[in-house]
Amino acid sequence: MSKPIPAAPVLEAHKRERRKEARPGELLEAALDLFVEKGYAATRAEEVAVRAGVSKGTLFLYFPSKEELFKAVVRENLARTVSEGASELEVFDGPTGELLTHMMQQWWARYGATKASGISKLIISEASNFPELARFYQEEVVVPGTELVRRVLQRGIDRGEFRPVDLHHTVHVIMAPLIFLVMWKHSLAPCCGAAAAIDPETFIAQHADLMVRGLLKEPNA
Amino acid sequence: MSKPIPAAPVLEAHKRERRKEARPGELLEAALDLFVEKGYAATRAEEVAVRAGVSKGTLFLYFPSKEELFKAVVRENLARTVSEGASELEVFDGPTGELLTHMMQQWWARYGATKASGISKLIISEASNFPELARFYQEEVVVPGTELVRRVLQRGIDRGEFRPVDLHHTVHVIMAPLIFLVMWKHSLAPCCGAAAAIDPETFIAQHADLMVRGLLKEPNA
Amino acid sequence: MSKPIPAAPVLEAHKRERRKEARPGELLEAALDLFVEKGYAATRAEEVAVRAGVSKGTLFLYFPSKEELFKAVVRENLARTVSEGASELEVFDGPTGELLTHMMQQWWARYGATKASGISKLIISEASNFPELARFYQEEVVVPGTELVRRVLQRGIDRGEFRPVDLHHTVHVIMAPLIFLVMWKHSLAPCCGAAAAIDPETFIAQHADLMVRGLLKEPNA
Amino acid sequence: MSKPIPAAPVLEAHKRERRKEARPGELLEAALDLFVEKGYAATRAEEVAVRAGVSKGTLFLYFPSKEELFKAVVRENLARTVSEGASELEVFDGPTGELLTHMMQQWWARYGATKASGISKLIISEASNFPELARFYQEEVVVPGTELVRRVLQRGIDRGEFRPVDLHHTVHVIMAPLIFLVMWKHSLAPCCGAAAAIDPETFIAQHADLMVRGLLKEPNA
DNA sequence: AATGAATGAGTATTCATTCAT
DNA sequence: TATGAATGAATACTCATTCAT
Repeated sequence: MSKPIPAAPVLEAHKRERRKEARPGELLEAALDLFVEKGYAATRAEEVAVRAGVSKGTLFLYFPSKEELFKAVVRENLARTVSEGASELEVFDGPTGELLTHMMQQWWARYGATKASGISKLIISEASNFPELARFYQEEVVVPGTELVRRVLQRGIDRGEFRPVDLHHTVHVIMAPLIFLVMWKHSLAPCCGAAAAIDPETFIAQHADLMVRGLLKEPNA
Repeated sequence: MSKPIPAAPVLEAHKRERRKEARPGELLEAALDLFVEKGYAATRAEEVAVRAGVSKGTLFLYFPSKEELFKAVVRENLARTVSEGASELEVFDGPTGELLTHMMQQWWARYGATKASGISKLIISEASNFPELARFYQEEVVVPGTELVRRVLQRGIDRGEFRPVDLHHTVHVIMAPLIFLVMWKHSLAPCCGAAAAIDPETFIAQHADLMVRGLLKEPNA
Repeated sequence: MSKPIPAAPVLEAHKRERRKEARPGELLEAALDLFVEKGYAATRAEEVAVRAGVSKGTLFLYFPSKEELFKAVVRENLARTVSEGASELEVFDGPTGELLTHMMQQWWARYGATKASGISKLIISEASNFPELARFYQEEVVVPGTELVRRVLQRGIDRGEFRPVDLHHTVHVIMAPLIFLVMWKHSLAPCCGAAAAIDPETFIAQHADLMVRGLLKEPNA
Repeated sequence: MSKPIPAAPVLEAHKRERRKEARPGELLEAALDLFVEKGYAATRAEEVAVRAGVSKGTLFLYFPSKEELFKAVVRENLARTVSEGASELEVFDGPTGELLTHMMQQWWARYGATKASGISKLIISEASNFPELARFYQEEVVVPGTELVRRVLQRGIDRGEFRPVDLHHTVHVIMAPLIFLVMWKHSLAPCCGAAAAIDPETFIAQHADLMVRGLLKEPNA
C-alpha cells in the first residue's frame, strides 16, 4: 500500500482531491453492501457513511437523500450488467445448446456471483416502494435480457436444432432459475445448513442440461 | 355460519363474540396484505389495524409487538402450505411426467395464485432481518417441499422413465421457476407493461414440458 | 390538586377528553409565547411542547409540522383582532377627534397590550420567510384596519371637523405609531432602561392629541 | 480609485491587494442584504460567502462566527447613522417646524431609503436573541436620536413656536412613523399590492405636516 | 490568504408501544 | 375488551465550523 518512492509527496498533494473523486464510489459500494444485506429501510444512513469511512455529513454531501443514494446504487450497478454478453451471440459459431449453456455460465460468473447481483434482490424486494426503479429495472435489464435469450432461442430454431416453442414463456423459463439463484444467494442461503446448500455452477449446469435436452429436436443425438 | 337466529340483541352478542374470535385472523390477513405489498418496515402498525377495522391499541392486545405480528403472519400462512400435495404422490398411478406436471399446476392453483404466496416473497425479502424466520421457513417449507419433489423424481427414475440425474440440484431447478413466478407476481409484475406480462399457467406448462422432456429417457416417445 | 368531593370521578372520566379538546389551545398559547419571544427559527418544537406540558410527539399529533403550527398561531390570533371596533364607529355620536382617540386607546387595551400583539411583530419579522402569511395578514388585518381608520377620517371631514387630507397616507400616519408601539414592546423595551421606557397610554394620548390637533380645522377651538 | 496603471502583472497584484482589503466590506454588505431579507437564522453562512464572491472558509477567516458576523454587520451600519444630522440643528436658522420637516426628510434620504435601514429591522426582529446588540442599538442609536429630536422640540418651545409638550413621549411619536416606514419597507411592502403601497416621501410629508400643526401654538398662522 | 471537503452537534419528524379511560 | 391520546426513542438531514491542502 505505502510506497517508499520519494515521489510520494507529489501524490500526497493530490490525496484529498483523489479522495473526493473516490468518495462517491466508496459510498456506493458501502451502500450496496448494506442495502443488500439489510434492505433499504433497515439500513441507516450513518451506517453507510461509517462503512465508507466518512461521517454522516459527508454522505449527504454527495447524495442529497437516502432515497437518491439508493437509486444511485441501483443505477451504478445496473450499468455494469446491461449490454454485456450480447457480443457472445454474434461471434459464437457452435451449436446453440452450447451457446445457451455458455451464456448462462458467463452470466453467473460475471454478474450472479458478484456483489452487484444483490441489486436484483433489492429491486424485487423493494419494487412496490420504488415503482420508478422497478420500471427502470424492467426496461433496462429485464427487457434487454429477455431479448438476448429470445435471439438465442430463435437461432436454435432457425438452425433446425430446437423445436419451435412459445418464445416468450420459454425465455422466462430459462431465466427464472438464474434469478432464483440470485435471490436464494441473498436470502435463504446464509441461513440454511450445508446439506441444503446449492452449488451455483452445478445448479446452472443441471438447469442448462435439462433446458437444452428439452429444447432439442433430437435430444439423444 | 351456523346457529339458528334468535332475537336481534342476542344476535348482536353473537356477532361481537364471533368478531372477538375472528380478530386475530382479521389482523393477520390485513397484515399479510400490507407486509407483502410494502415490506415489513414500510408497513405501519396503525395501517394494519385500520385495515382490520380496529384501533391501534387493539392490535397490540393480540400481538405483543410488530415483530411478533410479522412472525405470526408467516407462521399462519406457512401452515397452509405444508403437507398439502404429499397425498397426490401416493395415489397417483400414471406416468411420472404427468404427475410432475400435475403437481406443479396444483401448487400454483393452491398456493402460488393465492395471497398466501406473498409470504414466500416476504421471507425472501426480509430473510436477513429475520434469520430465525428464514430458518423456520427453510425447515418447514423448503425441506419438505424439496423432499416431495425428490420423491417424484426418484419415482420416475425407479420406474425407468427418467434418466438418473443429480437429484439435489434437479429438484431445485424444478422448483426455481415456481418461486420465481411468485416473486415476479409480487414485485415487477404490477409495474411491467402488458407486453412483458407472464401468464402463470402457460409459463408453468412450458416449464413442465421442458423439464419432463429433459428428464425422460425417451423424450420423443 | 386532589379533591375530597365525591363528584370527582364523574369529572375525572372526562378529564382526558377535555384535555384533548384543550390541547390545541394550550399548544397554540405556548407557541405564541415562544415564537414572539425568540422568533420562528430559534423556537424549538420540543420547547413548545414542554411549555404546553406535553411531549414532543403530542405536538405533532395536533400540528403536522412546525410551519403549520406557526401558521395556526397566526391565524388563531388574527381572528381575535379582526372586526372588533368597527361597531364603535357606528354607535359613537360625539366629535370625531374623540372617536379617533377612543379607538386608539381601545385598540391598545384590547390588542396592543395583549400577548396577541406579538403576532404583528412575528409577521413583520418573518414576512419574507412566510410571504403567504404576510399576504394573509395584509388582507385580513391591514386592509380592514386601514379601511376602518379611513372611515373615521372621512366622518371627520364630512362633518366639517377635519381638514381635507390625503386619506391614504394619513391613515398610515395614524396607525404607524401604534404598530411601532407593538414592535417596541416586543423588541427593545425589555432591554432599555427605565429612563428610556415608553408608557403606552401616555404615548397614545400624546399621539392622539397631536393627530387630532393636526387634523382639526380649528385646533384651538 | 487612484494609482497610475503600470504593467498588467502589477495591476493584478494591486487588484488582489485591494480585494484583500475589501473582503470584510464585501462580506458585510452581502451579509447585510441577506440578514435583512431573510433574518438571522434563515441566512446561511455559505450563502453570504457566495454572494460576496468568496468561499465558505474565507468568511470564517474574517469573522470568527456567524454571530460575530451579525454583530459586525450591525456595528458597521450603525456607525453610518450615528452623529449625522446633529449639525443640521446647529446651523439651521428658520422656523422649527421647517427644521423638523427637513430633518425627517433628510433622515429618510440618508438612512431610511438606503440598505442600511435594514439593520433597524434586523435589530427589532432579532432583539430578543441578541439582547446585547439591542442594548448597543438602544444606547448608540436610539438615545442619540431621541436626544436630537428632543433638542429640536426644545428649540421650538424655547422660541415660542411650539406648545409645551411632554417631550419624552412626543419625541417617540415623531420618530415612530419613521421606524414604522423602515419596518414596512422591509417586511410587508414587497407583499402588498400597488393599491396599498405607501409612498415614503408623501408619507413623511403628511406626517411632518400633521406633527407640526399639532405642535404649533398657532397652526393657522 | 484562500479553498472546499469533512465534520458532528442539533432539530424536525415518525411510529411502535403504553395506558388511562 | 377496546380505544386513541400520549409518549419518546430513533433517524434523516442541515449547517456552522474546522483544517488539510
